[in-house]
Amino acid sequence: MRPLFHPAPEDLQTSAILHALADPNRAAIFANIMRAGCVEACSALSAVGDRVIPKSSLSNHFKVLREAGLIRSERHGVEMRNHARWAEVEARFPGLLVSILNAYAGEGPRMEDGAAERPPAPIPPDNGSSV
Amino acid sequence: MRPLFHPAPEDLQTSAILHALADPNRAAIFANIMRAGCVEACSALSAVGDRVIPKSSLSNHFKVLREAGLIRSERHGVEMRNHARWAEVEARFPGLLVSILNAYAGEGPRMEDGAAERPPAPIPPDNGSSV
DNA sequence: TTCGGAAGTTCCGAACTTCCGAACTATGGG
DNA sequence: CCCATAGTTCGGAAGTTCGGAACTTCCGAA
Repeated sequence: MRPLFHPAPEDLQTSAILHALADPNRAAIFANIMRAGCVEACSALSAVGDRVIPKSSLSNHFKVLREAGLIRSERHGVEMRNHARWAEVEARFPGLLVSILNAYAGEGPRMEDGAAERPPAPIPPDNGSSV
Repeated sequence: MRPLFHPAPEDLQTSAILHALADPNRAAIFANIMRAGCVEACSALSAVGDRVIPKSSLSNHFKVLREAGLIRSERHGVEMRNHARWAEVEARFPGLLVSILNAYAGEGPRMEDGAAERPPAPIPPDNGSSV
């Protein structure tokens, strides 16, 4: 399998980040990873609300998040460990992630009516997800 | 021509806003409207950098921005007057627009290498663009 | 070592979206 | 009325996304 590509912090692009987070499924996945700081296994997130996301779509969602620079994924045995690259993105685009996640959290049960059933996470954890 | 559709403030959706602004051309158009508060004529914005955007594409970009609730368009004679709906969006999603525009402005001459040739507008004008 | 299962990726066709030229529709002026 | 101007709609080509089936990789058990 091709080694995973992660953009350098200075290569982060606003348009890629917005595009990645413009999909409610991906935003929900990312919000989960932010909340947890690190999530093991893509399949841990294979449902948004009550809708099951097929493996291939999930794999693609993770790829989009990864290539936008929002998460860092590393193989750990048979599964994937995904970290939010919160600190790096925040350093380059201050306030961007917080306001986007807040916007989704504050928008009511609309986000594919599933991502708002769990408690909103307005302020992300500041655990050092950088590196 | 069909009367123009504008979503109500409570119908604004984060995903639609992010999708609208994920396109660098549209983001540049929107940044211009924000900077000016109000822009007359779509064709006033028909070039981003040195690239000319065809009329039909422009019309579509304006439609996407309008239907995301980012701008309000009204016919004024033969041309269109476009206002940023800054106050309404800000009221519902505080900080969102500012951090997105800041992200683009701070990203260097990359945004289709044209939108950064003019001075960045980190903080939007607070002229009452609501209504 | 070999088998089997679990986790992800790749492939590829169907469905959807975006782009842009050409034709069309409003609006105002002469 | 006719023309010019400013935008919109149509429609086809090109590109993107979605998801099922098949494939790869890794690990534990026999």
